[in-house]
Amino acid sequence: MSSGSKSASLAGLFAALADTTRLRLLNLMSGREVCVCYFVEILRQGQPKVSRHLAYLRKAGIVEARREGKWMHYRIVPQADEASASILAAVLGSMGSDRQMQADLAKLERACCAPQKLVMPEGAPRPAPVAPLDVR
Amino acid sequence: MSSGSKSASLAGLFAALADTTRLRLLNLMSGREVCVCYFVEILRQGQPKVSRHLAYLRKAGIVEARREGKWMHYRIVPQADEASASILAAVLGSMGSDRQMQADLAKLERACCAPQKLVMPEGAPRPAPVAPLDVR
DNA sequence: GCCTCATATTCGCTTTAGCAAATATATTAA
DNA sequence: TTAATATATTTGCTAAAGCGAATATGAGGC
Repeated sequence: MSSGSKSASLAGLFAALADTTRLRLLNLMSGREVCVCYFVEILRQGQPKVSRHLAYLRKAGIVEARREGKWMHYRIVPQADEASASILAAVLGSMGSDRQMQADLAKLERACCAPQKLVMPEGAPRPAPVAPLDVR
Repeated sequence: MSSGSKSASLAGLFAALADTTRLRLLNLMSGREVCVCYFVEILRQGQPKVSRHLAYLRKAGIVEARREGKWMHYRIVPQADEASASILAAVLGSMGSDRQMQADLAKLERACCAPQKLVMPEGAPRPAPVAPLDVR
């Protein structure tokens, strides 16, 4: 598919991954669907900034969003292209050994299991698991 | 080693990979050491442009150069960091299914085995194999 | 209807990447 | 030393990315 050379789309994928904020967002979405409000709270970055980076990832076809009332949930899109899929899997796997990424995930766990420790809007929807990506 | 968070270095790696010209260069260097003159001839891009992209890859720690007389040979550096290594291996593996990448490699083969088909400076050194990167 | 909350987008700005053209450096040959 | 060749770097430009601040949109509640 896409006769538009594959190398160009690979380069586009890498451009989308070439930002620490976006890598942190993807790490948090690894294996689960997450509400925007958690991103803002965990990354401690301004909401417009988080939203801009999510829009970037969405335009690159790496994540997709689902609205639930006032809340937006983001999740990683299973990649149809085999090259993209294997690279994305390698990235998500590699991030597990990064201290900051681990800390982010720990905060997300705390938000799920003891929400009073993080300042969350009341009634914020909990992150929910989605199908894990293939690791080929 | 670089206490500067690992996620930052991962983002740097992706920035280096986010360009079609650089991906083509890396594809040609996959498993072998290649002289700059081949890059220029095969990519059909200006020499300063090729040189700039090689310098970018070198600064990012992805390739290294070796001088042999007038000629410069570039090769991919085995990555010490496990995350970088697995991602780079995934990238090199994925590129095999791209038509343009295949065509580039075919041109390199021709340059090795029937140099008169490509206009090469006389005496240009042939690409030589280097240890392949781990595919984990 | 209006108000509020969660999220998205726009605006003005600064920084960076990419390009072609020109120029510089390094090595070998003469 | 001078010339020629292979490669690298600088210059001047344009386009794109990133940011904070401000503003807009969309959903629910009153």
